[in-house]
Amino acid sequence: MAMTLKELGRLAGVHPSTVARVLNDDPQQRVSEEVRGRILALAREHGYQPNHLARSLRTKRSFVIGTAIPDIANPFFAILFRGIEDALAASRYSVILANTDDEPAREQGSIDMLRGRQVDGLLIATARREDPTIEALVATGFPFVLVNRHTDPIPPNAVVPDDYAGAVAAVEHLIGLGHRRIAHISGSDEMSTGHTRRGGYLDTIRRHHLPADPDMTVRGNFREPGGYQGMRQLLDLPQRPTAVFAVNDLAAVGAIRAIEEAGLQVPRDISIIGFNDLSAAIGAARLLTTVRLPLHNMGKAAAAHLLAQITCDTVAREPVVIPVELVVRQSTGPAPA
Amino acid sequence: MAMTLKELGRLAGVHPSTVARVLNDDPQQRVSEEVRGRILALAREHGYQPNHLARSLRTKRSFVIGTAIPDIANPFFAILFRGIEDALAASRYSVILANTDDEPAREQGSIDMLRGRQVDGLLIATARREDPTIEALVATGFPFVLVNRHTDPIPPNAVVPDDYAGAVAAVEHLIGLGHRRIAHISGSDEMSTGHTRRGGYLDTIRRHHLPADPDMTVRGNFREPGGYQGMRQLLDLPQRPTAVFAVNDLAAVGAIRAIEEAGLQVPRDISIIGFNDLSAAIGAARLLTTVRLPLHNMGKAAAAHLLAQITCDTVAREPVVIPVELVVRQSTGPAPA
DNA sequence: TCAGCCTGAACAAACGATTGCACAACACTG
DNA sequence: CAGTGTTGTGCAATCGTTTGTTCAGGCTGA
Repeated sequence: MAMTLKELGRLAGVHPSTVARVLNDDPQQRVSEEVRGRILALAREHGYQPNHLARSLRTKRSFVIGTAIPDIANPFFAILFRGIEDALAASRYSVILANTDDEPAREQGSIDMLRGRQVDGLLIATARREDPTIEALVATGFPFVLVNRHTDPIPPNAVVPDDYAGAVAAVEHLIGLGHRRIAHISGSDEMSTGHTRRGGYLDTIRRHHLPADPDMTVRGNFREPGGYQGMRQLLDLPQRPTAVFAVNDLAAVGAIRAIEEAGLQVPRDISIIGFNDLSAAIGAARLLTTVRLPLHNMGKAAAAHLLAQITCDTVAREPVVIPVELVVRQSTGPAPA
Repeated sequence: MAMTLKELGRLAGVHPSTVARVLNDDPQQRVSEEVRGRILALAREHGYQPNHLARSLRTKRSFVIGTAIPDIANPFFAILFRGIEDALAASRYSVILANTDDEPAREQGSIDMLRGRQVDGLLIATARREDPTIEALVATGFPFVLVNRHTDPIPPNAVVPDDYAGAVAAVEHLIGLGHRRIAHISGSDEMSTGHTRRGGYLDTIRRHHLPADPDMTVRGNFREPGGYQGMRQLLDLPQRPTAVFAVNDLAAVGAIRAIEEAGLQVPRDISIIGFNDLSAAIGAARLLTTVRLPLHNMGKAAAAHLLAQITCDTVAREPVVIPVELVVRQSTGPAPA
């Protein structure tokens, strides 16, 4: 059924290696025009497709990249992944995806599985700030790039958002609107995104000499219910905030739900700002003021960073930090009098 | 760096084939406990990972499935894909994904690429009712399963929603609420989902002897802007509908936006029903009455259907139709007087 | 004329794992 | 003790490509 080089050689009356040289346009060695024509015609006629497995085995390059992602059903990662796939496909790479659901054991398992499949490199979106799996991977010298989240301290092979600048911009936006009691619904401190955004929030609060009440930071989990719960806590405070910086859009949407359930209005009573700008993907975020992260581009950049490492056999010199941008919409407004 | 069978054999002082037999628990041939122990220890010590490429080349089974999907950034396909990946991973298969953006040329290209990579089968979510690419694929006898959309007439190797029953249920729900002028914002007639849902709509309208005005069906495109535009057309009609069945949730969300922009209210002035139930993924659909399609399950079922075909080397006997279920929420209500 | 040099193509050895077969050593059985 | 199994292991071919080397002929130029 499947046509092979050997079979093609038999039909053309030449040695398989000659066929290989024709089909690969081998620059070293030349083949007569006559034979070349004959082979090309036969290959076309039989719809010859080279066997990538055999080729990869021989050349030790599979042109496959492995990607570990918490959950492709999460629009954030779906868009990121789309960027990755676009960039890789343009370089004739394919990608194998593994979902880890943020469980470290599955992260380790996925990486082992992908390496067994002889991928040329790994794109990892599951890193924690302390991550034994990734430490072990570093030790092997295998090419990989961390995307979105990084281990601490940030390594050169990382492509991440400018979380700090984004958090600062978000909080300063709120301060500029006259808010003084500004709360933060954080993500997890185990992840660089959550940790760095919280750091940016705290630093900015302090720099502006605003009250840095520990109650003003509540812990969420990057997801909608976390934002909802967090906001409930904040609303229960004796003196509630007039503005909230949520670690991401999903948490912001949850917070808004809690606020509206409490009979309050956004932004009249409380201003909310998110992070990422998933307004295109999650309709509820359509009017959300947020910090836009070009997610698709971040995916492309991560893929490019990895390919550079693989094809130039060079080690990344420094991390790529993706700039972010404040997008003011309707969920933030002046502080109530 | 990478440990091989041969190297392991050298270290253990045995032939590589013996190592293979130990590591594969070869049932045919037996190995002494002593040698077995020595090999297992060495393999563990060196973290031996078999080279899947070599194995696949030899065994002609790659344990990789190829998946062609229009756009993984679309939550519909992301959830579907997650179901696929879950089912395949459980059977130790990996999956390579290709995005086609619904362009036939890329569909063909993706399938060729995936077959070149020697995938064991294909999961195709990009089928059109008339699809030369798929016709050609059928001719090769290569194992594949169509998911979500099918070619006409529906082949046995398809796993699709019960579009017809869903459409009937949606329209009958509206009729039960007293609506008589019921419109439809359709998808594309080139896709089985769009075509079948429209068919169910029309049949139900006729069966209940309601006015089957051609103006009452407008063409959308499965996406939010299509729903918006379609609804605008319907609102411009001399006699506008009191209820609309949208081909999917995204179109329904767009329709609601158009209605609200026109200063009307859902469901007081116009009832809207969608299809799929992406309420978990797209917040704007939280209160939408819709027809629930268990997307994650459909993905799992499709993967299972394909694996059955591959491992039993049997041809599918008949298509799998995934049942759907009406979910009444707040976007539908009694017909205005 | 012949050493030397192209040209075009064949040869063969990988890559790493799998697997049918061969075979030595040993243990039974009658 | 000859004949017949077992048992444990080695051997070698194979999957489909790639690629360094070899080699036969034909051509050049002194």
